[in-house]
Amino acid sequence: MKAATIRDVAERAGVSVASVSRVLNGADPVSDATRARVLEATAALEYVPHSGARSLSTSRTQTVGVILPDLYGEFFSELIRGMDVAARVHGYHLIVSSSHDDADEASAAIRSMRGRVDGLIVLSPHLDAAKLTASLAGRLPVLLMNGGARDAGRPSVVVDNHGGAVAAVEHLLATGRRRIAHLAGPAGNIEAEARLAGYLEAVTRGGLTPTVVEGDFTQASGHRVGAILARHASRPDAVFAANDTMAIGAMLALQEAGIRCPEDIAIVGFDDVPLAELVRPALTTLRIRIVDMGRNALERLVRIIESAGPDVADTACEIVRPELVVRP
Amino acid sequence: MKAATIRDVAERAGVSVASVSRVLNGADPVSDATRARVLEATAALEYVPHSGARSLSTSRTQTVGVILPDLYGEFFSELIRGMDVAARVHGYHLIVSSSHDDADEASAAIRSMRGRVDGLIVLSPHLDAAKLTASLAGRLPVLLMNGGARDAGRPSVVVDNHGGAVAAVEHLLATGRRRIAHLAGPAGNIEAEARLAGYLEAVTRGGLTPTVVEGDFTQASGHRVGAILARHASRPDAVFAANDTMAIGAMLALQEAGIRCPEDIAIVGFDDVPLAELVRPALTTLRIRIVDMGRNALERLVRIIESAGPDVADTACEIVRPELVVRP
DNA sequence: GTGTGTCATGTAATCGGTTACACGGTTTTG
DNA sequence: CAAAACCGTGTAACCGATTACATGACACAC
Repeated sequence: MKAATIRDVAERAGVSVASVSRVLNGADPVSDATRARVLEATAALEYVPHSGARSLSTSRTQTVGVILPDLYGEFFSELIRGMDVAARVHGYHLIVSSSHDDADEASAAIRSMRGRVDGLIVLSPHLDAAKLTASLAGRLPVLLMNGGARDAGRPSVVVDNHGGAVAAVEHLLATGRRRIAHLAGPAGNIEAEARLAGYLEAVTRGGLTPTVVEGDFTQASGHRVGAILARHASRPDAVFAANDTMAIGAMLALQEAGIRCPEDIAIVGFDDVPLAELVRPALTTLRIRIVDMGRNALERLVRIIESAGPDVADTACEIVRPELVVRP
Repeated sequence: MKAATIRDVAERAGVSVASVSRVLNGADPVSDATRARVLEATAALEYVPHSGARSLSTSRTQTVGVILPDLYGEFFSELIRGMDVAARVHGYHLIVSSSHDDADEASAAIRSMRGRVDGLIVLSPHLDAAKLTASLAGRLPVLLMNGGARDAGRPSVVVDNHGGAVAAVEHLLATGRRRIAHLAGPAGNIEAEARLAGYLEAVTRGGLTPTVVEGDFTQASGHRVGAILARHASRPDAVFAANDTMAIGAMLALQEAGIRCPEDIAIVGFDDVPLAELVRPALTTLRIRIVDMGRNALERLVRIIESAGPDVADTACEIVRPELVVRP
């Protein structure tokens, strides 16, 4: 038995396909008797509209794509969670595609989604605006969240990484720390670089000499660097890590080496992932309300999609300012 | 300017739509000259096939849906990562839908995906097989991963939760522990219940009295229970937690209370999430190769989809046996 | 020269929805 | 009482791909 089509439903209900469509989509007026017959037939035949056919005639897919660099760590899964909830509320589906380490892979992913989504949310901290625009061509609504998108002329949501980093360093300075090291994210990552720049600026302004060690945003790299710092000749008295995941890795390594946190070394992270408040000592960090950010991003994209047309030319760059959370 | 269609490409290349389709889909023979002209036109017009139209004529969407109970913690994000990688390799897209706490929500999610995916992977540890099958009706290929699916007559992948729990307890017994408590998962969760049953069986067989405290799989609940155990009159000398996330929460709470792990209390988790080997002391746990499991599940579903038809009636229940990893 | 086969290509039917427009019937209005 | 407005419903065109079948060109064999 093949799947039921709208014509099968119409036949069983003794009405035309137009009426079936009207009942199922709500808009136009239908008599109660017709509605009841159609609903009965729909249920009896277990009819489900063919999304391809619908998308063909409405030129809408009710789907948005999300392009992620990766899915490691809690940050991205929290973000997707926020988007997923919002998507369901607005009647959209979410297609995710992750593990795009470089710009080429991300471009390929974007191309493969064109034609099957109504809009895209792109997080690709490696992708520069030019390259991106090239792979996007066409009028597919796109919301950028890749930190370097501030002036791409497209709607975007970016975190104030620079300001957050400055706040982190200033907090450490205010609590009397004088040898503040930075556990940086990977070179080439736009967000990591903004956090580094903020660190450098604040440290220099404070009259201190910067010390930078590079990590790659993973917990393992934080752990590695923590172990090195523990044995370091002139050990720092504070570490500002470019994200929580590395901060926690470093903290664990330092504690293993017998160094006390925060007495010997204070640590500050970035993101406020759920784990941050559960480790001991609880991690001081810059809070980004990740789930909210995901939800907002999706809702904004949906607004752009549904406003259909550049009449509401939304090209603003929304800046999310992280909030310093001092723990414990 | 509206998006280019296959007719626009055909016109620009001076060929028929059939030739364009043939060039783009590879199968049939085409002359080199035609191929070159079509490719030129495709590039010039930035043509992307309309997925809805294609899916209408091929009755394929090249998409699989994944229904998840939730997205908290590392387990599910790792699983999706594995599926995502495999999906890309096989030319499929992944639609995810999470946060389905109860059976009704999950059923609704399944219904909303019917018609827009070629197959489904359902992880829903609350859903009993009967209810599930009812909402699935129709011949949509479905792969179950909900722990209780062992005899649903549908293809499934389940973890040997019972066997894993027995192995955990036996390990603790072998290292001389005698008061072994179980930090259980939420009631009603099939996987949690299987782990509990395994614990009870092994403890009883070892001649000990069971102690069970209920958590809900979150780190916070593990932390809460850990704090209680620390103050407990007859404190256990070992805890087997139903997942790593709770195990780590409990360990942190115990350590805060000055209790040493593993000297005072040994802890064993379940899942082997990435964090498990990074906490101190590193967590002894039952390893499930989560990414591999996700990849395998997706590949198996794709095989079922592409075998098109019940000629290769795959209704086997693949059992994943977790492996005890003793750390440090 | 006719028949047969191969090959590249074009024509047109088809997939399953949505919706503009037409139509007949009832109610309101002048 | 005719005209206008309105309402529920049906008919059929349309969205953009794929693909079965038809076509025409050419080569080769008899």
